Amino acid sequence: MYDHKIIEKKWQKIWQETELYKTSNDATKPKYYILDMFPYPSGAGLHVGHPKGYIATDILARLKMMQGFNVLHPIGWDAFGLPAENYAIKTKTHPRVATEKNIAVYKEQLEMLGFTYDWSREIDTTDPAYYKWTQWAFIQMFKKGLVFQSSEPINWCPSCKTGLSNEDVEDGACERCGTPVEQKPLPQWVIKITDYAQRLLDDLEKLPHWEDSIKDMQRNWIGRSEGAEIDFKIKDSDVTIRVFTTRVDTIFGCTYVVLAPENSLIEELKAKIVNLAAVNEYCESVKNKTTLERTDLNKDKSGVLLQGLKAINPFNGEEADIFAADYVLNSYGTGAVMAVPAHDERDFAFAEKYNIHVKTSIRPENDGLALGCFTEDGVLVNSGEFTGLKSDVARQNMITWLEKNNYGSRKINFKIKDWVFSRQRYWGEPIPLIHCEKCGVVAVPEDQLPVTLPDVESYEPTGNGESPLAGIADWVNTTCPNCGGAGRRETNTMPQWAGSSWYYLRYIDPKNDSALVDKDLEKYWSPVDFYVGGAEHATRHLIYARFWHKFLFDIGVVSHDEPFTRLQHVGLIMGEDGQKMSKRWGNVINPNDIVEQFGADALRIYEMFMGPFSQAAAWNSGGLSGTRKFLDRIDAITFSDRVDGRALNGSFHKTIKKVGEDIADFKFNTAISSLMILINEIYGPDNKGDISKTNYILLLQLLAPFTPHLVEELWARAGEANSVFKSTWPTYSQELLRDDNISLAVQINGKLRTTIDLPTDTPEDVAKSAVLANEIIQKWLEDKEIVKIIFVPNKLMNIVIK
RNA sequence: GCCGCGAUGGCGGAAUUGGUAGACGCGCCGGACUUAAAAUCCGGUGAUAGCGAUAUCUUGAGGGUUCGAUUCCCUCUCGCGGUACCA
Repeated sequence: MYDHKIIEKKWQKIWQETELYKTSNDATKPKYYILDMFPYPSGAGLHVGHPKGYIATDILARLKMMQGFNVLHPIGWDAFGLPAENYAIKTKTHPRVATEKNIAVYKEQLEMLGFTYDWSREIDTTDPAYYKWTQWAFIQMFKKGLVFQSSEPINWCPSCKTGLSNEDVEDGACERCGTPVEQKPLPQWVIKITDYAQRLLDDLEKLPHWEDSIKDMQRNWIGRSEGAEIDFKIKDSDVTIRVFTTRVDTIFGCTYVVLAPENSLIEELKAKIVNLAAVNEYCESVKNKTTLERTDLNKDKSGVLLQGLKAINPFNGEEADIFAADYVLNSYGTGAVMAVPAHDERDFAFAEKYNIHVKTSIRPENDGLALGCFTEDGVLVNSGEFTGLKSDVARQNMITWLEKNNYGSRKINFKIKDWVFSRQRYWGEPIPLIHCEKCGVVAVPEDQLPVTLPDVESYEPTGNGESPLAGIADWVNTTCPNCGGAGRRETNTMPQWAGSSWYYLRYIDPKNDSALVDKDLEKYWSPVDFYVGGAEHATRHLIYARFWHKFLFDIGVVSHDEPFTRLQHVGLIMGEDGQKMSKRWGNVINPNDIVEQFGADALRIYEMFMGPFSQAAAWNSGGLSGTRKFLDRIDAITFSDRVDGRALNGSFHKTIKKVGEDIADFKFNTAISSLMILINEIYGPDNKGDISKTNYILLLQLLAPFTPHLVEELWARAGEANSVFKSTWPTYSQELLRDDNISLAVQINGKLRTTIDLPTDTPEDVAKSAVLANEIIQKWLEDKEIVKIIFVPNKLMNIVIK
């Protein structure tokens, strides 16, 4: 039993003193940039699940260092956000104070695990020297016309008292606190991420080393759909209703048209609406529903007929009723749809309730008319000149017809919405804009950045749509940089995602005060080679960061249009009870306790051995004692001037190959398993725990990425002067990978009957006579006819008999 | 509903991508050491039958392709993640 407490502290101190992990910008070496998603330092500290990804990247970083790469493996803090602010409200302390305290705790916990972080590159999104460049990037977007002001209704969390982006809403509720969101009209700043929707979608193709599941999530979130916009004229009026549909081919089955209750056309048409009072009442009632109530699929569809109005189908001139109904969303497409109950389930349900005519215009391709609602592609019927065409052909022809007759055009829509970028909260980056009565909205000049967050008396959100900053007169009132007249600062702050959208660039050049990142350094280090983090960021952080990066690429700040070459997601570590670790369940395990009892190396090995890296796994203290036993067995191995046998040398070289490949593939569980097999062999009857010095050195190198503290100690005891991480990762010899003998599996009709030991590469005819001479096989062949024999060299022989 | 992933011993999981299923670890059983226990070491451990060699069955269920399927194809069940009146 080695004393992990002494060894681990000792080596952490030496690493720090010798600056072993300080990353130089030495461009003569090939670079390798390994990135962890940086943590939000919360008051609770780290639990045992948090470091899983950091351990993995640390192992990879150590391997790459030993393989001669210049490795960048930095860490920092994503420290703006609600928890620190809510804590500030409760305790009347500045969020800065709480944040600094939390960072100190996190830092200590991370250092305890012996990571290769270069702390001289540490960043903090709440540091004015950092958010100066978050603001700078925002201003560039503003100047390029990517930022606009809107007062459209947005998602509003009544508990956090702030507006939210679409990405911040989960199941109709605030992602942070779970309160159902409301729709509230609010002046706000919005970034036109939709301008980049097509590129964000297309460029996923350039990312072969991203997991497919995450790319698919992004595709769904971006939600591209191809269709057409079509104008329905309103009878006896100049007004037209423009609808969006992906199914023009069904338009001869359109029997009514629906407007979203918020659609401004209703206001425009009110003079002609006979039952205006009822319509107004319906639209008001919808406004008061939460998103959750509105989007509940199980609820009955509701709506109201706009009496006195008829829409005219441009294809056949038929008149259709017009409804306002909340199953149509104002925020997608044109906020109006043509309803085809025969071929759309939602329209069908609505038509049934309101007794609307169902008119079939599509039949299944190989069948007669379908009953009820048929939503697939088929062949057009009752469709005038288009009757008989298949759906896909019809769509093309009908769009051409629309364009020729000026009734509409081809149109592509995206589900992704523009990024609502203002928050009515305190603890975020101030939006660097100034409102001037004469000049309108003016960007703060770049030489005046950062616009620092002022101290306030009360952090409490006002709830009236204004940020707490609005109350600080001497901060708000300023001069217009354009005309020198009176100006007012924008008082909203940026969302938590702002600072994390580009932080990986800052690690490259963390202290630069004159640029976001130095061009040459960016060229050397970018893009990130390997990015590891939670899958929950697939559609938030990773979309925002890709967008932000593409923008920086467009304005020449970065040299690649995608930031992350390879992405790997971490599987959660659950509590011993299988539940997510949480104070609520009382199943949280603190890494400090584990490090105290078993050591950081044991924790590192255990978390990597638990199972496949990207898969969730439950904590198990039994497994932990097993990995510690493994370390003690390593510690007890001795070396002498003996000469190891060919078998053991072969095992070593197989393990060199396996461990190197598995780390690169993030298959740590099998890498560790192969190391355990090697250790078992070292303790086997041939070696009894004593090996040659050459192999002992090899063994330590193979283990070094996983258990750096113990290995450094053994390495020094073996007489090596420099750190093991200054040594070169071993290469394997093809010659030694080859076994002298193999065991040939012998099957009868595909079933294993025996195995025969043969020299490697025994030719088929020799193997055949050996197999046929075998007693067991002869028994099986008695009175049987051999139909054929299949031979796989060095693997198996299958005899097919009748 | 749609998209994606998964299901292998008592448990976590492995299987070179169609070639000896169950590596490695945990747990359990037996033994050694010990006055005793812990630790450590040695042996065993998918199920059924048999003293045994061995045989039969076995990778969520059912079918198919193949000399051979955990792996490929079809149908289904369950679980996890994402997303959703997106027209």
